[in-house]
Amino acid sequence: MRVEELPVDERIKRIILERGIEELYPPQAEALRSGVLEGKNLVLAIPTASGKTLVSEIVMVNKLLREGGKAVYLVPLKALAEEKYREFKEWEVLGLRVAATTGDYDSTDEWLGRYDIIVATAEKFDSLLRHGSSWIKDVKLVVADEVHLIGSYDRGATLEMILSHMLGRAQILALSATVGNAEELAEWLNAELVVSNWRPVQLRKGVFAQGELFWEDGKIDRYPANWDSLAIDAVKRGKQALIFVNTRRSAEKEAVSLAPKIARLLTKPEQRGLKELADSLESNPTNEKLKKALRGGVAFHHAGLSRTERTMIEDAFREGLIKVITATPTLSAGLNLPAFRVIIRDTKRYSNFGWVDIPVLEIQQMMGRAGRPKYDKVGEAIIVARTEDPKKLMDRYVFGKPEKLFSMLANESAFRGQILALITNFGVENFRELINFLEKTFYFYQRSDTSHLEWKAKEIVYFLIENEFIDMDIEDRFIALPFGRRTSQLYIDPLTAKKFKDAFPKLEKNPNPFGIFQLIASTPDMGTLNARRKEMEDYLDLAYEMEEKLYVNIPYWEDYRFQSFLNEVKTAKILLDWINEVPETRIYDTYNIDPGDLYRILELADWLMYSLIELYKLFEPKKDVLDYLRDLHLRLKHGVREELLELVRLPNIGRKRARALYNAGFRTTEDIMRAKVSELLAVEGIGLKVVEGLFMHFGVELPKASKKSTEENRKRRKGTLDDFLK
DNA sequence: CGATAATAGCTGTAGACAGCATGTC
DNA sequence: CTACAGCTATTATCG
Repeated sequence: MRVEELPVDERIKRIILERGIEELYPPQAEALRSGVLEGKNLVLAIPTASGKTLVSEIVMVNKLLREGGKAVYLVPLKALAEEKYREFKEWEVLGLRVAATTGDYDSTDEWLGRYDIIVATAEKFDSLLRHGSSWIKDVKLVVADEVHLIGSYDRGATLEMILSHMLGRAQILALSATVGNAEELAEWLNAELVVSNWRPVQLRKGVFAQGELFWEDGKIDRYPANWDSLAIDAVKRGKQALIFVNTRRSAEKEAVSLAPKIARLLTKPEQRGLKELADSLESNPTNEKLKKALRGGVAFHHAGLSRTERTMIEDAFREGLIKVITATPTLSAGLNLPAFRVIIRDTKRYSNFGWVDIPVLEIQQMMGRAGRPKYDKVGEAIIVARTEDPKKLMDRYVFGKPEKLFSMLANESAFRGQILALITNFGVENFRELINFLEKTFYFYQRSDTSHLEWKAKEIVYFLIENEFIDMDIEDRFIALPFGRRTSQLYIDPLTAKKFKDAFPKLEKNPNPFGIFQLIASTPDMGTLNARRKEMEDYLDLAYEMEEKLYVNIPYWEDYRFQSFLNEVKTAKILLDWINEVPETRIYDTYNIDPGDLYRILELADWLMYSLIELYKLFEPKKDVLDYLRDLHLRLKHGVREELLELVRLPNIGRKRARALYNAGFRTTEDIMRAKVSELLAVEGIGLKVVEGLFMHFGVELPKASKKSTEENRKRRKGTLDDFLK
């Protein structure tokens, strides 16, 4: 189908033509002919990079231009929200306004009412629904990206509930990877179904075993026995490779060992560029390995890296500077980062049940990464058989069908929060109504026997009543209690809220960081770290040493909670180090964690600390305890000792600057107000901009001369992400 | 007997969403 | 529960 022929607003066609697109891909055309443009629901199950985004853009913009209202675009990752936001921003020339919202920024819900296209993570949208923002009724279309995540154990229930809420209230466009039961999904959503395997870049799949590369069409290529020759070969041909492995350690090892072999193939300018990249990295144990790999044009990519490093690697790979990335599943879903050749080294993964085969769905998503639309005619995806039988791998992953999607609504921890929200935020008045709502879900659609779910729902309702989240009157009507309502809005697991509530009496008597951090670490919302065998004794000693600071009893070693208790102690100790200003590099060394891990637990602890304070406010809080908790929260946020609390409250003053000011003799707000500009500028990390901010904060004008140079400073720095991060 | 090499045994394992109110180095 | 890399403790080997 030609773009000209599209039955949509002329302005849309013009913009698409300006992008240089004149002809739609076959699945795109099929999708747009299915009735979505007339308002029908649609499930679109096609491979990544075959143009799902363009379809959703056309549907969204066309609908908004014709009918007004709002479109919500749901994504599974915060990074993806950013990416989509940037893509959709282009449509603002038509007068539409685009916003992105995740837990990271801009949560003031009413503010979102001014926008037409809203990109959000599923959880964020769920939270917005719970807050009952007035603009929700204007949502005319929901696009759910990567809707197969409905089958994910820990996050599937949320997505399923959102769709159940919106079903019938808004048009639904569900974008999915190829799954075993797309028909079922479409039937549930009362939607048309378009399934296709068409790709803009042809995909060639194969299995590699001991030097022989068996292609799906029966052809065989010969290589050196070691599988890494596949990556080297790709680079020799001027292409890039993406290697998937199943542990962080493997990712790092393979990157470092490939680096010298790839280095020989680099041009001089490339070597210079890579060296520059490596030199720009901050120094820490993980980055040292990364630098080594980078100098050979290779990088590893996993969740232990901090945001900065990850984006740097992604960008440099897209530019072609980095030739090979070795990655854990961080890269398998989500960001669009294709490569000519995808090599899958591992098809097994460690889980709670030991070693399990990675689902076909996931392997096929990894394979789908092969082939760069602008550069390659064909992409190659190769699975490495190291110990496994190559024929088995071929049957399972190359010719096999992906798994069916199963509802994960019955997963207890997710279900608990969802039921609470139905009662406290969505006006469900009694058990009958609760079941009525659940009948709209995929779970009910999929299973003939729903007695298990009903029984589970009943159990959860009892739990909620018993712990005073909700109550029930004599006519068996639910009553939402403030504790329940707040828990639901804070978006924490009711079990977390219960743990907090139970601890308040002890906490009030003996507020202290260690006890509070252990409490936070013990909640199901806090992903803890693992205490290693060798460390166990140390943490147990620490726990006994600090016994009177804890709000729980130390379990005996036979207790099933023993290991998790030590994990909590380890997490608490790290948080304690953080607020005592232990340098980050020492934290990485001491606890054997990566920068990304530290960032993650700090982020979680910050959120839970806030929630703890909010809940405490509901139970006749003591003023001094509340103040104590707020100070501790601030210390956690900034990673500072008590003595820096005052400074850290000032604008643009964080951990490092506060410490520098304090050590330079500026210990209070008053010290700074009295200081001369030049004295402040002499402090490390304090520039004109910061000083200006401080003076503005105090309501004092900066002398003219310095103001001018501040203006110049600003000019030099403009052209960043601008209003997006405002 | 002591130093060094080979081997048996043990350990640990991916990822990432949510609140709120504004400004990290 | 079907793995496997990297490390440590233990045993074998050699002079």
